[in-house]
Amino acid sequence: MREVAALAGVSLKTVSRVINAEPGVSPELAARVGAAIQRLDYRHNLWASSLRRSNGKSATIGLILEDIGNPFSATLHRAIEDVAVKRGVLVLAGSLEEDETRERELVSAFASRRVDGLVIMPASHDHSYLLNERKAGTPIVFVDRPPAFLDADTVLTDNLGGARMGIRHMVEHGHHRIAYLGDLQSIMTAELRYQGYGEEIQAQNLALDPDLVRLDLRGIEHAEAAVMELLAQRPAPTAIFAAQNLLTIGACRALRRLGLHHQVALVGFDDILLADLLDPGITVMAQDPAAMGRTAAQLLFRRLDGDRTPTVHHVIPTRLIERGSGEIRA
Amino acid sequence: MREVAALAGVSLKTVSRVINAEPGVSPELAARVGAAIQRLDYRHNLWASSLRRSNGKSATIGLILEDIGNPFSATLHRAIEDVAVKRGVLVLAGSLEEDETRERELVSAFASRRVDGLVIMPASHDHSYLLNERKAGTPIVFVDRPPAFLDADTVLTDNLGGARMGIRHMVEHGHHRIAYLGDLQSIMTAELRYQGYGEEIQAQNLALDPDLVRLDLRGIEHAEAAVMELLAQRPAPTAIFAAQNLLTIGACRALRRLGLHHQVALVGFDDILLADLLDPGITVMAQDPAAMGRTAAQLLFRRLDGDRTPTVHHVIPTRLIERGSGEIRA
DNA sequence: CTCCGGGATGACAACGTTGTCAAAATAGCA
DNA sequence: TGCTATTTTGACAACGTTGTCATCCCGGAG
Repeated sequence: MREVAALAGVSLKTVSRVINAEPGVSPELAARVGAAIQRLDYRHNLWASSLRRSNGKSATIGLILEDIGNPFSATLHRAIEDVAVKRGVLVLAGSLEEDETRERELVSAFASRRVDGLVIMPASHDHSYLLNERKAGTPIVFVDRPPAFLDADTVLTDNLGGARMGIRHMVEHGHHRIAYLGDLQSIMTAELRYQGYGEEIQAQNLALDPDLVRLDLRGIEHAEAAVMELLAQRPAPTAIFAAQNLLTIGACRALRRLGLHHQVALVGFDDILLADLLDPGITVMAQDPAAMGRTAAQLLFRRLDGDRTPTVHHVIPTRLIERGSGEIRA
Repeated sequence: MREVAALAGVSLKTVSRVINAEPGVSPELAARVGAAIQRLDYRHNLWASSLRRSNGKSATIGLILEDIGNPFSATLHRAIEDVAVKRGVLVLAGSLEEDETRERELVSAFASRRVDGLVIMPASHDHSYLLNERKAGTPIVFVDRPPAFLDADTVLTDNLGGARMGIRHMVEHGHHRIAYLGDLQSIMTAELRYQGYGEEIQAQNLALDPDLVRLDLRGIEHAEAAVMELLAQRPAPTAIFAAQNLLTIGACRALRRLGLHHQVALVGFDDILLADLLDPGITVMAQDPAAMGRTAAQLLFRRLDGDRTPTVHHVIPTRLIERGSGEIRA
C-alpha cells in the first residue's frame, strides 16, 4: 500500500479511502490511485484492515460439521455458503467425526482467526466452554443438534415427530412388529428418534419388544448384520425403521440378500439419493438440510446485524416420501 | 495480551514467548503467564501474529470447487481437510457453479485473506490472471481440471483413458451402436471423455454416428429426456455411455421408464452411491476423489515446505466396477 | 573483589491497515 | 479583497503481535 501511495504521489490515507470507497476523494486522485493499484497488482490485506477497524469484522464465519464429506453436511454447508456469498462472507469449515476434543480444537482455531460467527453441528455434550466466545460477541447457531448447558439459537429437524410419523405410517399398513435400527445413543438426534419410536409404539398400544431394537449401530455393515439377525428371530419383525441413512442402506442390502425386500416393510430416516430407482423404492422421512443451512445462516447474520432478541429455536419439519418400501402391507 | 502481561506482572514479549513456546522462559514466569491466560480467557490473534511474523503464514488454505455440496467435490474437500488438520491448517472453501467471474472473485477474496496456498477446480479457460498470486509466492494446485495459459501442478482423473475403457468394455460385450451422453463441452473433463469415446469407437473400427451422441446435457432431467429420444430412434442404440454421474442417473431413470433396463447396456463415468443395490447394478468407471484430494493437498504442502522443483502432473486412474448394467450383451 | 559469560527479561519498532484530527486548498459571499 | 465555510488531503497513532537488541542478574574464574 505504501508503494501504491508512492507511485500515485498521494498519502497512505488517500489510498485507503479509495480502496474503501470513502466519499470525498477527487476523481482525479482516485483514478491515479486506481491505476497504481492495477500496475503493482496490489492486494488489500483484509486481516490488517480488520485489525485496525473499529468493528473488527473479518467477513469470515466458521462452520463445524460432523463430516464435510457426507451428503447431509455437504448440502447444509452449501446452503450456508449461498447465504454468505451474498454478503461477501467466506466460510471456514471443519469436520469433527463425533470427536469432542476436535470440537474444542476447531472452536479454538476459529477463535484465533477471529471469525465473525459460528455455526456448529456439535458432538460434545457440554457447551459451557462456548460462553467465552459468546461474551466476546461471537454469535453462535447450533444446527441439527441442540447445545447442552448453553442457551443458543438452534435449527433442528423434528426428529421425534419424524420418527413417530414413520412408525405410524407402518402401523397404518398393518404392522405390529416393527424393528428399530438406531445410531449411537450418545448422539442427541439418535436418542430423540428412538424416543419417538417408543412413544409412537405406546400410543398405538403396541408392545415395545427389546428384541426388535438394535442401537449404537455405526455404518452400513453393522446395520446389515443387525437386520440379518433380526429377521432370523421367530416371530420375525414384519417392518423395519432405520433411523439414519447409512443404516437404511444397510437394511436394504440385508433385505435384498435375504430376498425379502418385497415382503418386509422399510422406512428410513433421512433421504438417500437414488432411493426412487430401487425396487421397491425406499420410503423415507426426509430431512431438509438445505432449509436448515439457509435458516441457520440467516439467523447468524441477523445476530451479526445486531439482533439482540432472545434465543430462537427453529424446527424444520420432516416429510414422508412414499416410494413403495414403506407401503408393503403386513 | 497487554492485560495478560499486566496481570502476570511481566512484559508483552514474555507473554509472546510463552504462547509460542519459545525457549528461555523461567518455569515460574511461564506458570504465572499461563494462569493469567486462563483467567482472562485470552485468545491469541493469529492474524495479528502472521502480520508481524517474518514468514507471514496464516495456517489457512483456500479451496475452490465446482459445488461444495455435490458428493464428488465434498469427498475431495474432506480428503484435503484430512491432510490439512495434521498441520493445524484450516480450509476456506467456495463453490463456483461453472461461473468464471465467481472464480476470479473467490481467488481475490482468498488473496485478501492471505491464504498460504490454493487448490482450484477451475471453471474458466484462462488462468493467466493467477500469475500475480504465484509471483506473490502462493502455491497453486489444480484438481480435476487442468489450467489454461498457466503452468501449475495438477491432479487429474484419467478422463480420456477411462472413457475409452468404458466403451471398450461394452464393445467386448458385443455392442456396436453405443450412445453417448455428455456434459457441457466447455468443461475440459467433458471434452476429454467425449474425445475418449471417439478414439475408442474408431480404434474398434466402428462408425461414429452423430445421431447417437447427445452433448451439453445438464442434470438428470435433460439426460432422461435425451435417452428417451435416443431409444425412440431406429435402429436404436443397444448400449449407453453416460459421461457424468447425474447423466447416469437420468439414463437409468429413462431405461426403467421404458422397461429396457435389462435390455440396454449402461456404463457411467463416476461412481454413484447405491449403484450396487439397483437391479441391474450400475457398471461405472469410478473416479477416486479422495485420492485426488489427498494427492493435491500433499503436493500443495510440499510446495509450502519449499519444494521448488518443476511442476508435476498427477493422473489418478479410473477403475471399472462391474455391477451388471454394463455386462448386458447386445 | 572484579570481571566475564550466559541465560532471562524487557523496551521498542515494525507488520499493513484505518480512525482522528489538523492542515491545506477551494468555493462562496459581502 | 478579505473572510468564512466547505471540501480534499495528509500526519500520526493505534490495532495485536513478534523480531531485534539492549539490559539485567547470577555464578564462576582469575
